[in-house]
Amino acid sequence: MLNKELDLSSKEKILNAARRVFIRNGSSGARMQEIADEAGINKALLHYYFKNKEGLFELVFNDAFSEFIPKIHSIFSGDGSVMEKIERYVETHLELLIKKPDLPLFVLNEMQREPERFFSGILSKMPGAPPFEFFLKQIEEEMKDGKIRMMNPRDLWMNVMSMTVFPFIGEPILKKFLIINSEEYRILLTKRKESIMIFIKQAVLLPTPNNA
Amino acid sequence: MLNKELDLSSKEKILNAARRVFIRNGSSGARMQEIADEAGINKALLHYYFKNKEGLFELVFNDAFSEFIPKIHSIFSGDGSVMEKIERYVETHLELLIKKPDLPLFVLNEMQREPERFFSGILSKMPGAPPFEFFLKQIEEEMKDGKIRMMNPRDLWMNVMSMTVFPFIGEPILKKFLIINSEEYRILLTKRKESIMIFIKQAVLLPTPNNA
DNA sequence: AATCATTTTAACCAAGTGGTTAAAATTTTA
DNA sequence: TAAAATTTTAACCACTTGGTTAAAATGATT
Repeated sequence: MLNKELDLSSKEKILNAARRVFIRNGSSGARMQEIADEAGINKALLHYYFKNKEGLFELVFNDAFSEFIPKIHSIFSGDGSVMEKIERYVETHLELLIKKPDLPLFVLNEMQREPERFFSGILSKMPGAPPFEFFLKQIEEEMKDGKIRMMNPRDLWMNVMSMTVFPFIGEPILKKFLIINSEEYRILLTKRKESIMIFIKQAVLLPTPNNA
Repeated sequence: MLNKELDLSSKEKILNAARRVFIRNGSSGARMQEIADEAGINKALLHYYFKNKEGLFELVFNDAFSEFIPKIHSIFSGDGSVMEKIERYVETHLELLIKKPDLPLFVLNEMQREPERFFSGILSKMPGAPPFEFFLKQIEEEMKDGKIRMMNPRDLWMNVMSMTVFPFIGEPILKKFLIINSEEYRILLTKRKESIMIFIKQAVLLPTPNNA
C-alpha cells in the first residue's frame, strides 16, 4: 500500500492495489494474496467486498476506460478540423498515459486475449454511435479539398495512434536503443506532444493556397 | 499440434507448441499440460526433454530474437544514409512481424516484467557493441548537413519504431477505430512499408539543393 | 534377437491457488 | 453504552499447479 492511501476506504485501497497487481503480473499472474498484501488488508476482507478475482479484474479493467472513452468520443464527434482533432487526441491521450504509463500494455494484453469482453464493456460506455466513421470521412474530404496530403486515412490514424501510445509500451527497448536512462526518457515523453504534432503536420499538411 | 508439424521431432514440436502457448497465455498463464496437448505428446515426455517451465520459456523467449538481432545490427552498423537505414529497418521488421504478428506483445510484456533477463540475453547475441550510438550521431550529422529536418533524433527513432511495431500490438483497438475486419487489416499491413516510408520522408526529408 | 532411445500410461507429491467460513476483535455509529 | 459495520485471525476446502517416478510399450538400430 502506498503512503498516500492510508486514509482511503478499504474498498478503494483494494481497487488501487488490484490495479497495480493486475498490471504488474497480468490477470493470470496476479495473486489474491498479493492484492490483499498490497492493499494492506487480509484476504477475507477482499472477499467481503468483492466476490472473486474475475469480478475484481472486470472492475479494474473497465475503470481504465471510464475517464478516456468519453473524452475521445467528444473530440471526434465535435467540431474542428482534422488536424485540430488529432492535436486534441494526442494531447488528451498523452496526458492520461503520463499519469498511468502502465495502462496500455495491460489493456492491449487483455484486449488481445479476450477481445469480446473488451468490446462489450467499452461499447456500453459509448454515449452514442462511435464517431470514427465520421472522422474518417472528414479526413477524405479535407484531402479532396487539398488541405491535407492524399493518403490512406487509415494509415494516417495508425501513425497518429502508434506514435502516441507505443512509447509507453516499448519503453525498455526504446531506452536501450536511444541510450538514455529512465529520467531522460521521462523528459522526452513530456515534450512528446509538440514533437508528434510537428512530425504529423510536416508529413500531411499542405500549404494553404494564397487567395489574396 | 498443427498438421504440418506431424513429421517434426518431438523436441521441435514441443518448442513450437510452447511458443504458441506462451504467447497466447503469457508466462504465468501458460500451462505445462496445455503445451503437452498442443504438441500432441504427454507431460512426462515434456520433462524428458526439458527440465522445467522456466527453462522452456527461456528457450522460446531468446529464440524470438535469434533471427532479428543480427539483422538489426548489420543494418545500423553498415553503410547507407539515415533514410536508407530506416527503410531497411522498416522493411526487415515488418517482414518478421507479418510472419509472427503475436511476437511483439509477448516480448514487450516479458521485457517490462523482467527487463534484466531480457537484456542479459539480448546483449549476448549482439556481435559487437550496439550500433545505436553511431546511428544517432549519423542522424545529427545529416541534420547539420541539411539533408533532413532538424528535430530530436530520439523522437525520430521513436516515431519510426512506433509506426512499425504498434499496428501489430494494437490490432483489436485499431480494427475497431478503423471500422475494418481482420482481412482488410491484413491487407493494410502488407502495404504498410510504403505508407510508413512516404510518411517519414514527407516529414523529415529536405529537398536536395541544386548545385548544378 | 538384442539393445537402445523414445514414448506412453498412470499414478503420485508438495505447494499453491481461489474461495469460504466462523469466531473473535475492533472501530464506527447511533 | 448498545448496536452495527468493519476488520482480523485462523482454519479449512476442493482444485490446479509444476514436477517426479516406475513400469510398460513402442520404435529404431545393430
